[in-house]
Amino acid sequence: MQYRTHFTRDLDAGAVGTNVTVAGWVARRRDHGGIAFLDIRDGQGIVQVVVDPTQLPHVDELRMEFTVSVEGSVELRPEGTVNPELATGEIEIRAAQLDVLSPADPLPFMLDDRTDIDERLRLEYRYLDLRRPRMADNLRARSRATAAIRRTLDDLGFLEVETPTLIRSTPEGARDMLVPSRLRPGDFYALPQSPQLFKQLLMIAGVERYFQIARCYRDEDFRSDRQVEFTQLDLEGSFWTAEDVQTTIEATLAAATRELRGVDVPTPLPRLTWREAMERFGTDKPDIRFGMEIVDLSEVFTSTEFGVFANSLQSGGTIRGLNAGQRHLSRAEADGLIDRAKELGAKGLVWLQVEEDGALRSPVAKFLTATEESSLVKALDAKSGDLLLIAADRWKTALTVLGGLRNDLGRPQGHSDLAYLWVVDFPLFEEEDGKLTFSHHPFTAPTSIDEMRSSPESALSQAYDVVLNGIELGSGSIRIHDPAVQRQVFEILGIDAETAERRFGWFLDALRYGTPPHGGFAFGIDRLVMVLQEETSIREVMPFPKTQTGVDPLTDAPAPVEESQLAELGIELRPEIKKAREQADGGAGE
RNA sequence: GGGGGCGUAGAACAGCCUGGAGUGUUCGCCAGCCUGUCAAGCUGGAGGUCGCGGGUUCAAAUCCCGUCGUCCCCGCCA
Repeated sequence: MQYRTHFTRDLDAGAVGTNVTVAGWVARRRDHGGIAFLDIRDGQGIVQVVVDPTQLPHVDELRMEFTVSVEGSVELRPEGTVNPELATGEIEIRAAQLDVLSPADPLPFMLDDRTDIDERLRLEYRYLDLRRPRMADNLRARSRATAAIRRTLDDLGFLEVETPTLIRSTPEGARDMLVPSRLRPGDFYALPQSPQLFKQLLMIAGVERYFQIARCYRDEDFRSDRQVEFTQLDLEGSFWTAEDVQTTIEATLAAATRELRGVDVPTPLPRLTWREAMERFGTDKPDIRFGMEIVDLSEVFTSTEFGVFANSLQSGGTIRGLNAGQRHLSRAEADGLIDRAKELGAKGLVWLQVEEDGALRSPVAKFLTATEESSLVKALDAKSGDLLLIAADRWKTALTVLGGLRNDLGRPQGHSDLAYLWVVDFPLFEEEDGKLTFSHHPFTAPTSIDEMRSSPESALSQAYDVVLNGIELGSGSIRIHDPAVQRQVFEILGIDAETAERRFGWFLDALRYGTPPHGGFAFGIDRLVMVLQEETSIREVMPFPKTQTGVDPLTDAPAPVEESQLAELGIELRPEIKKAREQADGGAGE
């Protein structure tokens, strides 16, 4: 016998009169006694099968998600019974033979998209969850997106190269996932946070144009857009300027967008400098689908009597505001906004409601002069019914707080519109507890080496991020190809020569053998597909994601290993861990 | 590490504020009926450790404390 001659999606009016065999799952059974209908779902779609129970009595044994193979003739549906919702809705298969290939237990949850099932349960039965139309569509979309990206890069002459995933740990940046070595007990590999240094080595190796759809690992806490393991499009080119990198990335983003959305992304994408992004949107990953831009109000309040504002200005801070638009704030909502502002790092938040007569209602209204009020209204272009928010603080804090509130209040739901942009001219270093750390990664080239030497705090880097609808897709840069400059960066970062030699000596050596100027980029495939598929979590576009605590409910990983496995690796659990685990086991009462 | 939401039948929920018998809705499951449905329909039925532990009370799904799980956020994520 033959399980299948056709996929369901290939059946239409043109197939009427032919004999076909389809195979798939019973999505629905509608049994009318004298006639029964089956919706048969395969990897591509659904087709209706009509069964005469007098000829095929075992149709009443069928339940949801049985796998079956059905042979029969394709017929046009009788007039008035066409289903326009279904791609194959014009036709149906009149069953001549019906084979049950495999039965199915009653399902833990329904496989339609009509209710939100608890995510833990979905993950425990992910193999069923992935049968749901939306998830199956997400899987296919992801595959099509990566295929489009591969085609684009292949056409541009890129080489797809795999780099190792058991590598040396570099204790910078995110926490490394570690893998103990059996052959050298006490030593550890790390899983890569990105193929960064290997792709730079490939440039030194003369590969010139490299890409990889690379699995990366960062052992930090989970979010709706963050998993410990995730996938990036990673690429690098030699003899490249920033423009070359950006053009290539734009081509891959446009290809994926066209594939999944059927729309052309206008390129080149808009570019904002980091400073402008911060000043106008209060974040380095602005969502420019809406306005509500931040305004500098320092001028308005230069001689204010209001203590909070005056203090902020005196201590070198700033006063920024935004017009949150037509919005009536209840007492509870006002408290909520203030709490949120504090969560974002503010000491407080000033709100003002523009009343119908133009007067300002606010807890601080009594501290403001008429001149200040009118300047404020003018600066924020405030109209009757508008809600105004003001933060007075250090530059970065004030902007970050307003940027966060702007997103909370104005951000469009979903991702029906797409707004890509570049953020460029990032600072090379940022200050943290009075110490300089790299704001990108330590292999990023400064815009000017002289500037880096003379005033590192304000030096710019040749790094750039690409942002989509306020989500950071990824970042790249022109790299340092001069070992002397690379050493100098380490020095500015407070990594002494000896430490740099120990950690990165092998890389500094490599730079000495004719390194081409080079640069590259990496962006998150999961995040891109999430947005293009209008999902709000990357878990929806990952086949087997983990929960927020890093657990896979399907396989119950992570899990303990045998004592003998640990012994082979020269590893012993710390006594307090061992004790806690034994107590937990005892408490389970097994 | 911190803040918040949620946890009630196989699934999704309501009930909790204001304590009084495991009460209810939709889907699924089981049995029967049914010849044009497509979330088929009709009739009947089964199914519950109200996450877990403790406390308050004559009485707890409901109030309090703790704990576990999960989701969202802050920190963290070069």
